[in-house]
Amino acid sequence: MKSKIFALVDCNNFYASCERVFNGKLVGRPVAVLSNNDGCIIARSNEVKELGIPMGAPIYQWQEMIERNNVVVFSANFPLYGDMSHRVMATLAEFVPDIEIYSIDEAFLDLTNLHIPNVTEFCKELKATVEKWTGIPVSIGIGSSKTLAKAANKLAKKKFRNVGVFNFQDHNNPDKYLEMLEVEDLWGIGRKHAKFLFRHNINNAKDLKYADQGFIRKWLSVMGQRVVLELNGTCCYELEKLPKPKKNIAFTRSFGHYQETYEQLEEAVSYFTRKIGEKLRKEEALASFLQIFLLTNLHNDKLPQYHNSVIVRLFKPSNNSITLIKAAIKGLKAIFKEGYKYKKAGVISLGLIPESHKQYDLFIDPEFEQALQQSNLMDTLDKINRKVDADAVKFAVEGVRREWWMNQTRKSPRYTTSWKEIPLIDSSR
DNA sequence: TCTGGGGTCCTAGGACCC
DNA sequence: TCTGGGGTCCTAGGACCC
Repeated sequence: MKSKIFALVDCNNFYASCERVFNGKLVGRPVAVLSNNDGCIIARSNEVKELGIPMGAPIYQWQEMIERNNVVVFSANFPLYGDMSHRVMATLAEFVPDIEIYSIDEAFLDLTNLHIPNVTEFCKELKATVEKWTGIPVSIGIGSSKTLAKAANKLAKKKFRNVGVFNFQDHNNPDKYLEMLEVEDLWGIGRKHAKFLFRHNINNAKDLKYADQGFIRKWLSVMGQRVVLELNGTCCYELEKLPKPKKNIAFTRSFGHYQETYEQLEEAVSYFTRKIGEKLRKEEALASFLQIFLLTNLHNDKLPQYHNSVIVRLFKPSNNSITLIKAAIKGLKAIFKEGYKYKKAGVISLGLIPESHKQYDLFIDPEFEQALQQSNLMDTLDKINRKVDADAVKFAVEGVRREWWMNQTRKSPRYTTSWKEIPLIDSSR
């Protein structure tokens, strides 16, 4: 069988790069992006990485370092990042039909059937084009399995940054390069398994490639065994052009301040649930169950702790915000307890089924008329909120003051997704 | 004071059934 | 001493991903 050619395109420091596209002054300066609620650092420019600030670090622990080095810090701006992601993916799709959008900042390409004379050169050009068209720098790794493409991408970033493209297939002795990667750098090997492998003297990707498969299977399950197979060039994962239907859809948030009253939590949970409804309708799915949970601050052991969750079964699978909010409030009432400082809550929709499976019976179901009217209402709500503003029309039960809302003090404008925040060019100078 | 959010898959073990 | 055995389904928890 002919060997496959997979490429993995990964945006460099994606969120930080997005901020730079619209603010030229940031080029060459250290840039960091925070999680929701301004808690942790979730994206870092190379300059920030070089300062030794780790991924996921709570910002308050690094405040001094940040000030001393003039790190420019942003609150997360997901509408902006989502739109920039879309532009990058659209650019890739112009040149490669077989594309799998793997995450907000990564795509797998299957180049096997394109019959490109020089794959590495093609990828270098692709990289240059994406940067030119979108302003986002990317790295590309190429290999005969997805795991090898991922590993090649890691090498492109770590060892060959000046080129930004690495192709295992250019080298007669790929093991020499696998040896440069620690097992934890591999796709599918996390911290726990890396520690385990280390104890058994399997330290780098080459060691794992030649490890005993039975042993790996026993201790790391089939997932670990697949990593070994893929390192040896046996494909266990094909390109998935169409996204798989989702099994869960969640909306959870930490609060900007502790919330103690039932009313506040009801507002927050109602808001979360409306968002779930919107996501479900976009996915064209219906939820069978809703899970609602509440948490106090797990990091503060001086406060009394309480966490609980409940699953509410819906009378019928639904994506109607009104139905969902009623169910979520029922769940919240079941688990809310007075006397705690709540830090986080969330709603998760479970047991998703495709909307097309929903069966109405025109002659028997008396709820049909009402259900149809409500689904038209939801369509209208979605249209308005897409066009005007994400929260233009909402439900009264969500409240207006939003005292639970997260902290976001350093947000950049939604340059590309909000008319009010579009960049202005001063042509008078 | 301050610590993200949204997912997937696999496995072990219990419940249940015949 | 010996206490049936095998199959399926479900769930919680763990590990991983970005």
